[in-house]
Amino acid sequence: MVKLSSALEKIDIPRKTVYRLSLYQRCLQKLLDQNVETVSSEDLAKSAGVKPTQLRKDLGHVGQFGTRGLGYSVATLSEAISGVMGLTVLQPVVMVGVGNLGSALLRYSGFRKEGFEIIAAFDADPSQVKVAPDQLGLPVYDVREMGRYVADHGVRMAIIAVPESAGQAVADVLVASGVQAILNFSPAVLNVPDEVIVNHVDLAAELGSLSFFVS
Amino acid sequence: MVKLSSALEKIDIPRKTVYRLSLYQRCLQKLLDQNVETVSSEDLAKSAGVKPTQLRKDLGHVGQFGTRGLGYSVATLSEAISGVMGLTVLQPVVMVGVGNLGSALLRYSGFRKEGFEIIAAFDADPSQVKVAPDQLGLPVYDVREMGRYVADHGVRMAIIAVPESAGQAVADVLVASGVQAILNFSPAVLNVPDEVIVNHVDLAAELGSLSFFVS
DNA sequence: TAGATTGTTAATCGATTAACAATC
DNA sequence: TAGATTGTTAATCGATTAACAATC
Repeated sequence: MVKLSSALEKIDIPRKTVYRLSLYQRCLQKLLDQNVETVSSEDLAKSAGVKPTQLRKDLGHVGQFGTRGLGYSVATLSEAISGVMGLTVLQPVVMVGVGNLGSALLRYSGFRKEGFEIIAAFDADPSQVKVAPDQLGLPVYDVREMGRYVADHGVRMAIIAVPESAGQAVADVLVASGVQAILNFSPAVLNVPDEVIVNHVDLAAELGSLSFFVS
Repeated sequence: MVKLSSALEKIDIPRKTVYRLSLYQRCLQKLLDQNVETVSSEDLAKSAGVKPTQLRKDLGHVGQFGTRGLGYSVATLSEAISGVMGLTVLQPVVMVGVGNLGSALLRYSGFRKEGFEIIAAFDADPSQVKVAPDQLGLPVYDVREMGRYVADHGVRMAIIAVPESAGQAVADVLVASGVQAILNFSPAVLNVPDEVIVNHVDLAAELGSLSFFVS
């Protein structure tokens, strides 16, 4: 019997566990493609780069999906994680900032594979965007239209790839228009209400901190 | 009196502290540009997006730089952090993979500002690279030349932006050639010796994990 | 049944925060 | 001296790991 935490009851799962769940999900997808039917916590953990005991603890936050002595059904576990993560429906996302990084991310196929569709992009100066619209495969609007667009389309997730100076203002508009989760590639520290989640990917700091460990 | 841990004695600082030190360093740089001479832990912490008490704890791992009642000298603290982080010399870095993401990162100015210089790029098929060499400002070599180049030039840091299938093989060559720290943008989980440090930026997982928090 | 592997509790480890004495 | 702010210890919190009973 599979026990699933009800979608209605507010489940709180540690942020790090949530992050790893999406790693597990990707590994399971690969196993599905290879027609593997069953996997043990040991094997799945290894392919995700974690300890088996951590994997089992993580899954414990979500429910019970395994069979003792056998392991996990790849299909069942994958569906369960997708369900909890809200990955069962294609999630619309907007991209803000279409410079170097923004346009590279627009062409990155990994997001779509994960179940996301970037439906529109915004820039402070769309006429300056160097990549042809048909190359990007979506329209680039003036950032002044962003608030309305996001509200009208019920968009709840956004990716920010603007210069530091513009980060906070962009975030303010997104939040005011209903965005609940932001992936922030700008160096700006974003101040948002508690109920809004920000994942900050600080490229310069990631590289900078590596320097400590060399030589 | 400023006390600095000797460069010879092996200091071990938690990885998260090291990461935040590079945030502080960037904030201090901005203060320097504004000719601010002194800053309190409260103000510096706020601009880095952490609690003052955490900032002071982090600095405590490195030495004593403040003046009670007054705060920190921006110049002194900045130099101290640069010293500990090894940011006083321009650090040469190689980029592996010049696709969408790789070429965007090559044009990203944030790395250079932080004290890094990307001195060469490698790709499995340099003839396929879409961006003109003079636009990138550096040569793109065949990946088969990577090992020799890295060893010859004493390169100790690398950025990996290749497809998942190539990630591990690339890492193996880098490590064998003397690379000690890797910033990995490929989805691959890299197996490297303990003395090599990997920062993994998993774009799809960052976005994927946000999905849990919406609606 | 015997072997394998989960689910979960307890123990450990590390990181964050609060509090405050030291001291400019 | 009085006010401010650091440096550091102790308390709290959360996350990881080990261990093992439950059970297929």
